[in-house]
Amino acid sequence: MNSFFISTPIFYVNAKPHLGHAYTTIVADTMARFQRLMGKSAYFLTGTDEHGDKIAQAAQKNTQTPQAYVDTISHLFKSMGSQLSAEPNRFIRTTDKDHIETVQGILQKVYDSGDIYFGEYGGHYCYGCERFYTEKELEDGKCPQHGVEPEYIAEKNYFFRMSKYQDWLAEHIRKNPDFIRPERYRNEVLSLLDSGALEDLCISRPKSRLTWGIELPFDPNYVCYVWFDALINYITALKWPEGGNFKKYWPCAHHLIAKDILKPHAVFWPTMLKAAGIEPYQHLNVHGYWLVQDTKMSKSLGNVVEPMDMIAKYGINAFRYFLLREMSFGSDASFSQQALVVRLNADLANDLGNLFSRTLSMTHKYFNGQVPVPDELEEIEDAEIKKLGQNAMQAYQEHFSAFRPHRALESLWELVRGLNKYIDTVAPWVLYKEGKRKRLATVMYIMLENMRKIAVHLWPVMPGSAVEMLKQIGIEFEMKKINLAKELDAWGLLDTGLKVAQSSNLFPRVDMPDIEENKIKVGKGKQEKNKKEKKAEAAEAAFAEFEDFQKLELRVGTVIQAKKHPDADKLVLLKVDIGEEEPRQIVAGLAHFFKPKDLKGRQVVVVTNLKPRKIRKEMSEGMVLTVRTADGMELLTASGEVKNGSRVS
RNA sequence: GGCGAGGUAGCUCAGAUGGUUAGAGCAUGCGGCUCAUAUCCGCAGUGUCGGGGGUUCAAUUCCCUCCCUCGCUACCA
Repeated sequence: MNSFFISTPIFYVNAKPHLGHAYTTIVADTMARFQRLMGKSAYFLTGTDEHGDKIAQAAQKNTQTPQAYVDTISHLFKSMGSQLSAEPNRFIRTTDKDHIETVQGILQKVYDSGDIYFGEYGGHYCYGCERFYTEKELEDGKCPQHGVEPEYIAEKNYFFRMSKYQDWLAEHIRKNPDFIRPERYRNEVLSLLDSGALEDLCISRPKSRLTWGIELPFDPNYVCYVWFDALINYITALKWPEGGNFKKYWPCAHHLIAKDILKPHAVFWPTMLKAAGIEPYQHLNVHGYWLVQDTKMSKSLGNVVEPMDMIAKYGINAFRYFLLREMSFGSDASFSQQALVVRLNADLANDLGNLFSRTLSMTHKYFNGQVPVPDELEEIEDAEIKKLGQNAMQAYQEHFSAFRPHRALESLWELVRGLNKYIDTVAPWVLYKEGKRKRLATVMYIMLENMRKIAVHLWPVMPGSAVEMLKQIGIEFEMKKINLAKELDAWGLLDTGLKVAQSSNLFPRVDMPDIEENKIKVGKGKQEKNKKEKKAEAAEAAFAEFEDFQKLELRVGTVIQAKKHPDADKLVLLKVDIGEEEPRQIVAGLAHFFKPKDLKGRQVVVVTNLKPRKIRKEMSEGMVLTVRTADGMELLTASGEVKNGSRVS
């Protein structure tokens, strides 16, 4: 397979770019560059996702038209890319004409094949927000934006028959162990599928509610749901169905995402492709979050890391290196300027930068600044360093191919350190004093040739630094001339006689940011305190105030009807008379312990002012108090018969 | 409640299909070199490999159980 397609998600333009976007973009760019150096043709796609409710709202808030609003934010993302030295083949926008056409093409195709149907959809709809909320999104049963209780409304919509592909997808994931990686995310998706909970996907929004979207080709009264629209960007860019790039790149596609959008990419997207008669992508690569002081970045905590500030302060090359080296791909990692400075000083300045500095300096001292002509590599340490280099480069390439950039860099640094050790072992300054010129020439050539190898390997990670490194050993970077795969066995690609730089200061050391350090120290102290405080608070919270207790309304009632929940084996449906005109319906998880007929007629204690809630499609207007025992369950009741509705106090 | 991931040196992490002294980097201490960005190299460590139990000649690695963290999820309410 000689083609490689890599995508970032298209970023949702409801907020400006942050560190997470920067990381994803850098990983994707690095992978594309790496594959190109491996001799493949690579296509790197990124862009912005611009439709949907949230965008329309954000625009309104800004008193802008949606188009003007998305133009502004999209531009921020695009310019972030160039500041990150990311060079995508295309920056796609879901408002691009060809994308709209492609989405409509897919919709029509799936519609024609019968996998889109018209049905009814009910949900909690907030008129203020003009959108549906899931129960989870609601706060105290109210819209988090407006604090208003949403109305339960039902409306007609189009649905994608996603559930139909549940088994196919599960099987596909099982058959292809690295379809989703790292493995933990694969497991997550499998458990989701195995739970059998995959429902059909509502893919339309009526224009009466939302117009900011792509119109359905088969019904002008509706626009397309934003995810269904967005995911298709990956094939729009390749000119599905007939484009040459689609044929060239499609089956070998890698998607790169952060863990928060696993479900759309691991479930919606493959099933959409399947329904449209398109082969699934090859890999979904999932990375974690950047944390700051062990918590998620958020504006309210004021711990948001601005990527542009970091670039201004430390340079894009060090920034890219740090992000790729520090985060164990797939896991969360924590970002701090301390950690960045440690990496910058230790790995880049001391190990790598100093390696260049000392070698170039010696080349000047001993050989007038020219790459000397080597003799045979006859000494044992020559063979050792060569072998070390081969192993390091091979591991580097393998790790990169498997999306483990942190491991790749770790491996390459074995060569960097190995070379520093090699110098100390062979001590060119001694050879010089002893007048062993031939040996000295060989040693210096070994150093310079290995430094060339390191530089070309680092180009995907630090393009600017790599070009500079090569320049310092007299080479102009030309991508066509480099093939990493061939570097493993090749030796002597560095021309002799090249003029090298007199000195080198690739990565100047940086002082540990004092203020920041103190802040972090204070922060850490605070955090520890916070933990203690939290514990104390928790202990305190264990005491409920009397007012808290008073908030609960506990009443005694009699079960006048009990039956099993028709659609759940753990639940029973009760009608309980608590002295009100109508008995309350209560759903309770009692089925494993009580038969309905045993419940009928019993007096129970009920929490009567709990917020009513739907459980398994049945309304529950209270909670029956019970006691779990070792092998069963007992109902709470009064010690003698009391009038229904009596309050417990 | 269920499922999954994780709990390994002060810190960040690697690793072992069970087997001689459990690893790397950073930080710490000591020594060496002088070509170099006060850099580099060597040596030294420290770890009951989350707790308890079991299988085994042998477990940190397998099994059981418990605790903690994180994620997903539910017929918790």
